[in-house]
Amino acid sequence: MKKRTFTVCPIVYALDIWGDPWSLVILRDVLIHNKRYYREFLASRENISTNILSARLLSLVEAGLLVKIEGETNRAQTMYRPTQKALDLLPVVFAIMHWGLKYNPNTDMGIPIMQELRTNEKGLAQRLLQNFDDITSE
Amino acid sequence: MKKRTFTVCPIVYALDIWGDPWSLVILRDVLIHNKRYYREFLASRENISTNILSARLLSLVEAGLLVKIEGETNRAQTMYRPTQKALDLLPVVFAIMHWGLKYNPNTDMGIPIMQELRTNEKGLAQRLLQNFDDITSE
DNA sequence: GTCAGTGCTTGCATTTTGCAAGTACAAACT
DNA sequence: AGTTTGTACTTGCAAAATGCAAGCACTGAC
Repeated sequence: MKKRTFTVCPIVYALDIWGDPWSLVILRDVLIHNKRYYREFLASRENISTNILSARLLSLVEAGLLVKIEGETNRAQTMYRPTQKALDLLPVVFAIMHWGLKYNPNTDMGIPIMQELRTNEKGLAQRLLQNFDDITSE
Repeated sequence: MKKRTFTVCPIVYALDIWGDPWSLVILRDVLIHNKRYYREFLASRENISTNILSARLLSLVEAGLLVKIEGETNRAQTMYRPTQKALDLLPVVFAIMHWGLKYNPNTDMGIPIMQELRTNEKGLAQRLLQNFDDITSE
């Protein structure tokens, strides 16, 4: 889909920003697993390749979902952190997880968050958002 | 992303099924706007091209989200209807719409459902699901 | 019998993805 | 001091997906 800067549909707007097959994986890692470094995203089970990772990180920064925080001397300190716009995707991520939990027979219920999503979604959301107190307070 | 038949992550499972830029547009039309005919999907504002539409419809049928109901004599009677698996995506679609509503300044609030999504989401869901009583009752 | 409408398929240029390799730089080791 | 290791990328290229235009087979209407 070629990007439309103007769409009257909220769904198409959303898809234009993170509707490719990789952006949500990165956002999952940021929001749920509190990842922040390039090397951490690379280490995910999904084996994203380096060129796609850097392209997606750039487009998410441009879309205002992530902020790139560069280290003073060392590139290894560069971090990617979510904006409020990304934090507001948490309900979307949760809804998708509920659906996937219902229909994916291979879901690893050993992943920490899975049980809690079902039993205590609100508490889970609160705890995850605490990782970003600096963002939400500003 | 090449399809993984085995993924332990519910989000990746979901993305493998409808994580391309078009499937959710079709599902939006089915679930929200109660569309069912090829010509109706083609008529959407997003101008999906015919080859992509038929490819997506096929993959959604294969994934068990849609059912293709062919007419007896006339192809123009062919319908695509959602399964329960697709109906269960309604919360995902709603969550995405909430997010898009918040951040897309060009959202057309004249689209019937938009107001109601904010003021009476539960009632809206119930009403939309009534379009599929035949599916949910079986 | 022609014609418009419908549900597709086909061809082909353009774009995106996937994989492997390479580069530049900082810190750690020898 | 010099080499190795780790990290954050970029580059090159083949393969796949998308976008657009055209064509095709069939049906019902005029």
